[in-house]
Amino acid sequence: MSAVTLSQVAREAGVSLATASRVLNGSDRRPAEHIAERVRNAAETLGYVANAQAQALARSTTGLVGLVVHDIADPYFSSIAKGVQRRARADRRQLLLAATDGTDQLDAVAAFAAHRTDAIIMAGSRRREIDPRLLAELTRYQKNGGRVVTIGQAWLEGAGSVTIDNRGAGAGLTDMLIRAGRTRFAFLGGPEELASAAERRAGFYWALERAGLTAEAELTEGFNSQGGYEAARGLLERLGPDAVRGLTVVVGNDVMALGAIAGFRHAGLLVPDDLWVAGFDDIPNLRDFSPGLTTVRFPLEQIGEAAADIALSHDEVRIQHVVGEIVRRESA
Amino acid sequence: MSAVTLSQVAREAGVSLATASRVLNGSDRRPAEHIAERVRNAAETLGYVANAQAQALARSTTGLVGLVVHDIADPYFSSIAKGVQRRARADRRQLLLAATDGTDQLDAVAAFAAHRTDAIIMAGSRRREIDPRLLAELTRYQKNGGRVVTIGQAWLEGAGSVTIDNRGAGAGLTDMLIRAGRTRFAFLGGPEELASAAERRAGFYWALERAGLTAEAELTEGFNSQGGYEAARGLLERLGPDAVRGLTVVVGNDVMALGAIAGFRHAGLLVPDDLWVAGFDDIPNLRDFSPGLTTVRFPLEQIGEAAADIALSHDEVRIQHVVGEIVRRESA
DNA sequence: AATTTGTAGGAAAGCGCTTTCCACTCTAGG
DNA sequence: CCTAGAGTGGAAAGCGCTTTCCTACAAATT
Repeated sequence: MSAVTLSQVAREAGVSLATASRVLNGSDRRPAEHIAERVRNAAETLGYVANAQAQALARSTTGLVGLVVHDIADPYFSSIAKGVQRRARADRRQLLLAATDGTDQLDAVAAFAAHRTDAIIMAGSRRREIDPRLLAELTRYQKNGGRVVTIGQAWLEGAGSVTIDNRGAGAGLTDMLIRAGRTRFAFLGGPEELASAAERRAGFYWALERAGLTAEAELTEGFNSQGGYEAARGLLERLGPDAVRGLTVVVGNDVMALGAIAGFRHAGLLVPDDLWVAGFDDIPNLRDFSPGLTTVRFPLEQIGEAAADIALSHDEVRIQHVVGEIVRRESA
Repeated sequence: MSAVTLSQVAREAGVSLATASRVLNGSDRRPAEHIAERVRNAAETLGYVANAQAQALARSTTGLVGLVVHDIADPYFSSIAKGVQRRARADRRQLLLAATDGTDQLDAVAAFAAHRTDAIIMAGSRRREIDPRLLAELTRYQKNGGRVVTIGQAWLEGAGSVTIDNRGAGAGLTDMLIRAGRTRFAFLGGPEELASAAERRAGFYWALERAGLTAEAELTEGFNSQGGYEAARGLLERLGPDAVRGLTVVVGNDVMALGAIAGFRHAGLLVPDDLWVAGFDDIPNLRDFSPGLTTVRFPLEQIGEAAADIALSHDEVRIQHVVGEIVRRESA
């Protein structure tokens, strides 16, 4: 990547580097109009494109925002990413994206730190026990003036956060189902290391217990469509089709719930006729599904925007709490 | 963002800047082991994190790859993004993401050029008539040594490309449906400015014509779920429910097709009992849908990977062609 | 007319690295 | 024993900008 430099522009315009910089790349000092125009013309003719790397070095700020997600193809994360992106663009920031599959968050954060992103947004639900090296890396990053925002839980000291009321959602959803007269429950969840998975599950059990009920089964699989499918098949295998009939199955998230419904369907069980299923998140593509999935809505894009907003604001670090809203559809 | 610098590390280790650089940031010259270790220890103690901006400036290469999409929350694009990301990470490149809503691709490209990304991948289907300023910007970018890869069609001179056989897919799918005995067709498409939308439509008509058939209706709406829904309602309004019954509706892409099916369902028409519907892409969340959507599969993640591969390879610019594979499910 | 202000553009230092030379030591060959 | 050659670490010149001073000059003040 070679390109026209600012000093070439300055020479062409017959002015100094300083003046050219002031004209082209924003400064509180505005050179006289007839000079400014000469510079602008020169830049135009030569096809000048400012070098953001050099600017970053000189200004010691990059205008970059880093976003760490598990899986960008998962609608949960891509919706958040959309929100983050929108907010970032409003501030003319660029988005550095890392999809980690949950494993190498550390690498991603290190790379972002190296690129001196102004902020890092961690959207992946944290694992139950956070990798101490991750923690150290992020802490160092913060010490150097970087801002970090976590989505889901506020698990990092000094970081901003958009916290999601997973426990309340689990409890609220379950409660609603109980009040709807359901008594026989099962839970299909994601890996316990994922805090969000664990919290939704905890809320589920809390509501059940309060009502004096117990779950007839619980299965844990991957937090994705495939996992939901397998969990459904596993449930059928464990309890048998007859016991599954009449059950209300709460599933850790929508993607998984959709997979589960498919699993039940392939086994000949229909939702909601044979059993009820409910999920979490209200991912955008839900509206096309039939049966409509009963779920707890979290405004994903807005959550992304809020996270970016905290990341980019110059005020104190904020923590914003998001409570889900139960959306009742046909599936339950 | 302030942080420990290389010269601090060098001083701490009692060596020169040059040596410290050679030890820490990869060079063909490897200083003696006992020196190297001193440097590594110093870096460790001080918590050194290389400044990628400064490295980029000195090396005149950034290790950044830019990806431009319309809408990152659309499974089509997020799947591609996933592939690109995976390939980029394998090369330890970072991904700069821009979601443009199709409007300000120019801004995105300019920003990428400013950040001196090593390559730019344009995943948004190009508009029918390309903005000449976009063309100019990309051409300049290429002239400066940047590599660009387009996904969909090869619409830029000198750029690599992963071309998608949209026309063939449209024709092949329609052909298959005709051979299945269907005779009454309609087309629900996306905006004609989108090349992929236009090409799929062209393929559809070509196959129809060859069979001596004509379409009973065609509607154009947004290339998303909402658009599909509205197109379906529009079709019903235009032809009336009775005429829609027995129709085979080919829809511009899966997302839109899903929306259309929902639209028909809300009007009391069931797929495939009342009418058939088919789409394009085979987006990942399709497997959970019922009825299973008949579609033309394009391996989205692989397309993303291939694009990144072309972008990062040092060989000549490649153009890779992808042909869809018809996937027949219940919906048609 | 003499002085102070205010404003303009320019010189140059510096941001944190990489890399080219350069001076030097050590080994091997004559 | 001397010298060419191979390899080492270090000095310093950039990479392309921003920004702090500095100087020059015009306008405003007495």
